[in-house]
Amino acid sequence: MEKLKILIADDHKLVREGIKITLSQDNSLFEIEKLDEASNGKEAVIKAELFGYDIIFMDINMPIMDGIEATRKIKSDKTRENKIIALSMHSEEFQIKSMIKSGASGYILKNTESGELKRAIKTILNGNKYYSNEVALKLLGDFNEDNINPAISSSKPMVKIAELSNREIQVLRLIANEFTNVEIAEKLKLSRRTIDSHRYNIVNKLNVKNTAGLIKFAMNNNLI
Amino acid sequence: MEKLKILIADDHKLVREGIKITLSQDNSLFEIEKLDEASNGKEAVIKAELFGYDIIFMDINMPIMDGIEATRKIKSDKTRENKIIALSMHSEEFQIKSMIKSGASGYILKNTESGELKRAIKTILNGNKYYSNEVALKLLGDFNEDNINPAISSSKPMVKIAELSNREIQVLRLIANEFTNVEIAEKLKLSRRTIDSHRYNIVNKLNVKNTAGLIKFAMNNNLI
DNA sequence: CATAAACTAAGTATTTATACTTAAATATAG
DNA sequence: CTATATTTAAGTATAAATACTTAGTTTATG
Repeated sequence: MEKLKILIADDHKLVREGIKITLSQDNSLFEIEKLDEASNGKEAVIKAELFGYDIIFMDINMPIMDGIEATRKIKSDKTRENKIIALSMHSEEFQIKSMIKSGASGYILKNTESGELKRAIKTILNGNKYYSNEVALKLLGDFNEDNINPAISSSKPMVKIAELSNREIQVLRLIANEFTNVEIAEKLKLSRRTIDSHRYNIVNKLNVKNTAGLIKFAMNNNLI
Repeated sequence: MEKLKILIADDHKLVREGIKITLSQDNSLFEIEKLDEASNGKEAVIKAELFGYDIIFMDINMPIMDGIEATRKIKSDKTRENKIIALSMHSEEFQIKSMIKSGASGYILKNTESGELKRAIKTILNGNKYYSNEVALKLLGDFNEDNINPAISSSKPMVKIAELSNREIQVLRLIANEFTNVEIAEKLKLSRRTIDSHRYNIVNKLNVKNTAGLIKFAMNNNLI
């Protein structure tokens, strides 16, 4: 029987408690040697560096340092295993993608069945990836209205995940902070026209109509 | 020793588990006779009608029926006690206000200490209201930069909770749906200038700078 | 039924965003 | 080292939002 060291990183105590009770409910699949907690990304990074874990449950939205950055930091330490399972309330494409890019081995939703947590752990310890059903569906691409014609849609890539460049994300963040293009230009020491262009490109890439759509995307994908 | 019937309404199983374990950890303050769960507002309403509870923990953001509506429905049944404690991730003025208006006896945040859950129950069973610290601060009004001069600020009301009229909320929702003022005017069969006015008033009431701020408010307060 | 609050809408001016193109300078990856 | 993507930025127009005021009309509420 494997003995696991597990870290739960989530800023909500109730969620941590929920995971703890769920994990300890039956120990037929594995035994828990150590069960630590962190209430933000930074704490998780420090504990992972200090102790190392077999599995880290990582919430995405956390204060001080979010789960994406924390995951990147933890995975950059190649001397340790530290398998990371992302935990999220929602199944937003952008977040899923960011977490996987950062090195997460799994992505499960918080409304998961208790059995799923353990199945995820097992799967990942065996070197595989684990995604909640809904998450997997998102990864496989949405079949939306535009994809009715199979002749056309089949030639296009199925995965339609918004790809914003770093600069674009930076600009979007500033837009979400209620700055005008002029103000953003000043902040970044760029021409206002450059910000105009970025903004135009972002609107197109995200396929939204205006600022409202921009902010909704930013919030849904935790850019704010 | 009191024997309590408790209902936990939250769409996230892990949160429900967290509350359950927290409540059952020590039973020096009260005993739990019955502990039910609901995964959305509608389920909570039905169970409350059928069984009646001493305390209902009510999440605000839930599918099918949100916590605000569920609270209103449950409280409209005067034949039962059904004390409701709102549970929320965030301390947004608008949500707090809505829940209190709907009849909630308390409002606690999900990152609460385990002891707080029980203190809240005790306080409420004694006929009082219970608010998490952060929530209470919001209710007392923010002391922001504008309130530095006490001579001026003391003459103003302390409670600065955003008050939007029904029409304003309707317009805000349409703005959040990426409609322009012209389109909103058409939809509501009003003059574009009227929507201009509403929009201007909303921006002022919410004390935001522009559309970005509008959308952030709308999302934070679950208007979308 | 009076009074406040909400809703309506226009005036007037300015700023900001959107629409789309073109294109040069950098940077990145195979 | 070269093809590709990113970043920068301008031209040219138009549409939309913001800033504030004033004011008539409904609608609630005591």
